[in-house]
Amino acid sequence: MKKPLVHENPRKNRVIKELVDGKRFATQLQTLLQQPIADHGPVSADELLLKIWRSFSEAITELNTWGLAFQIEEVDQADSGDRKSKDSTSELKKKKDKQGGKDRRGCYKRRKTSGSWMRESATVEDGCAWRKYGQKNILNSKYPRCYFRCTHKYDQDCRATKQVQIIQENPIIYHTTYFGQHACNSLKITKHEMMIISQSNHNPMVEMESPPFEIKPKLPNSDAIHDSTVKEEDQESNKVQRDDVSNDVSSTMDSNLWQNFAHDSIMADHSSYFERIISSDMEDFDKFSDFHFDEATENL
DNA sequence: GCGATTTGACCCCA
DNA sequence: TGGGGTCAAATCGC
Repeated sequence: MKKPLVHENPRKNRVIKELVDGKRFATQLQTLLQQPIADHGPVSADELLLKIWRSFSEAITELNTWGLAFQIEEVDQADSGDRKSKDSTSELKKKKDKQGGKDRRGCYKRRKTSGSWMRESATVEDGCAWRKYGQKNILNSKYPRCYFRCTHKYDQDCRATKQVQIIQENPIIYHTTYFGQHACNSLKITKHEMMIISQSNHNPMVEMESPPFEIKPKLPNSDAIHDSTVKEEDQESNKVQRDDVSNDVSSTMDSNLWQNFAHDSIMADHSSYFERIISSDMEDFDKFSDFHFDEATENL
């Protein structure tokens, strides 16, 4: 089977470019670190690290989007047969409702871990508008897992979802797993905010931020126990944050989360954080097993 | 009234 | 077979 030329796919070119850039920045960083600090030029190690982060995250995001496109294509093909599938759009939802009275709840294809990426931080806030659609107690886990989908799932056919679970208390750490790529415009972050993020010295692992939702253990009469005052305050404060972010629509970050990753990682543990994300995303490379980087980079 | 959250039901798949 | 992901009716809050 004839291998397609690299130049035929702009998305592939973009991935290659980001990876090549990342490699170049990593080489620069290596050179920089081998020199005495006094000999360091105008570019700092932190800046280079941020650039490396950006390049790899952009590449990962691109691959995720790409992988999702493959998945959608596969599902579409499956739908042409008698395979059951979920419908995301309201149009299809209405169509589904007309098909007999049988309850279709729980009728879905279990997602694969590939195409996902993880984040561990003291905050669950990521600038996106999420809507909680479920919560489950997980076996051998002290805390329940919360399920979120993008608020714009139906109006903009955005398939991004995330799962949030507390993995540690004191300090509280949320483990967030993201699935799919935002197809909506829910994330708005300004360049100014980016500068603040990248230049910030405060540690998010120390700064405790109230979540925009409440992870509560499933207890009998939990409604009676529930402190609504606290929740409302949390919701209000988070509403303000979201409003602040969404007020400026001049700069839309479509391929987004790298800022959060870079921010958290620089403030926390660089290498382990990178490994965590890469370990989940490397599975995507299986889809591109026929991809030859040496051959591709020669064509750049 | 509308959007968000809660929670039991449902079913896929490891 | 049962854990886990999603749906959707009921409920809540503004």
